[in-house]
Amino acid sequence: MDKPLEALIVDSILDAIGDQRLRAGTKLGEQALSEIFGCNRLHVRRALSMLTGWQVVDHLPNRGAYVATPTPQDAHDVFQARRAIETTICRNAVRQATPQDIADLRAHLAEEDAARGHDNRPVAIRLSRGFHILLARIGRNPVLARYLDELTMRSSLIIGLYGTGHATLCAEDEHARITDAIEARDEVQALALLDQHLRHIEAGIHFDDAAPATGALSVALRR
Amino acid sequence: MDKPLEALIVDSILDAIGDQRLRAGTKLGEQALSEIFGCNRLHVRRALSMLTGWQVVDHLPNRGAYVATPTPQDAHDVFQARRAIETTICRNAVRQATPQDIADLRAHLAEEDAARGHDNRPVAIRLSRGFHILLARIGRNPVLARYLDELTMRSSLIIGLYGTGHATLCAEDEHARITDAIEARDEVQALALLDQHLRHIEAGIHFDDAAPATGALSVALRR
DNA sequence: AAGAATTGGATTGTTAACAATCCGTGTTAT
DNA sequence: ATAACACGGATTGTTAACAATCCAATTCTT
Repeated sequence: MDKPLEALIVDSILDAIGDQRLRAGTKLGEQALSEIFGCNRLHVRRALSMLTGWQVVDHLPNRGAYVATPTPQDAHDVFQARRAIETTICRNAVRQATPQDIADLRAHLAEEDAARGHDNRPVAIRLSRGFHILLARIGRNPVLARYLDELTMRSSLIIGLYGTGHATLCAEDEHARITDAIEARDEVQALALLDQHLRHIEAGIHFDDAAPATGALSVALRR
Repeated sequence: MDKPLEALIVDSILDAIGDQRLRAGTKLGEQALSEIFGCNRLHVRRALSMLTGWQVVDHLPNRGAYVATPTPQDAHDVFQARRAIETTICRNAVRQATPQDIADLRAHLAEEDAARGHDNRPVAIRLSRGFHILLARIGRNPVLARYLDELTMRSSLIIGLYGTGHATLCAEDEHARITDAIEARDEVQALALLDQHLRHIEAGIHFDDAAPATGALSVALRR
């Protein structure tokens, strides 16, 4: 149990980014993190290095690490990459989904529904992203799944920065209709709905108002 | 000029992998590398950490770093990911290629031709990979280009491991025909040729004979 | 002689102290 | 009063020594 120390830091920060608790631009001080996680500063340093590999942390020499601030160009590239990758993932899912996979998707949709019903926005955000991750797992291509992990993280940063109000969540009925198409093995329909869905998300961002970073690190990383 | 120290190590090893000078499974000892690059062991350590982020180095705790050895499953996933990503890259290229871009592609094809003419296999391997990288640059999506960098690296490892004889190089006329289609702005044709091309490469690997790692580290990293 | 334990050397992992850089504050000069 | 400058505290980067682990060769036992 001595290995996953820095992996825990990485996962914790990734979760916080994916859930939009950590916003673009917040400073990730080494000392602060080592106190939060009760560990050596070198472990923090390695974790931050891994996170820069994920493209979600920028490392400015002698000035520290900051949660990455995607540019409008980044946003466009990320969403185009998502369409490219999730299309293939979805095709895999249509062809390979087992009854258990479909059941998992239905259960996930129910959770999403419940979170919305309770107006639980933080959980709704997490589950909204989780649908795409679950789809990737069903697609059974770890390489693509890994890239999608990274791209959804960056999407969270983008939406947190440029997203406007109601557009910060995936429309749930779109998730449901994609699930229907997968269950019906309707590949063309599933791919079309997914592409449409991703374009809807992208349409919900506007580069005029970029909300600045704020908030305390320690509370953003509380679980 | 103090920054790119570990970046130099990373690039040097990546180049060696991309050129198939470094084969899957070779050990990357920290001391050996720090002597080769004349630097601190910690810099080597960080470089190796970045390379594991690229999925081209496996890090076994307390046992050191090794050039990754892709499994047959990895091979399938990597090539499927390449088809997904390069399709979008190629579509971008068809739509956005400038006359200068076309000229660059033609110049590259000429280089490839020359290398084959001189039976210069190492250079031919590098250029063969370079065509795909050049295409990605023309596609003007750095996110996808970054992923393709990684995937072509892993492809080099796969082909070095499982590739059979003549199949270890891209067929050059396929590169030329793809270039023709791009110049003619024939999107359908370009995408079809590229997909075909990638399937040809994948068809050239056979999992029966996996050549083991061998050779001295220092000579593989000579530039 | 074959296999299991052991020891030595080499390699990796960690720690703590030290050096360099940056940022904000306060001072001084124009 | 404003702007340039200088200082002090804080943060990041580096170094070197130390501890832990692993691997291979040797020795010991049956």
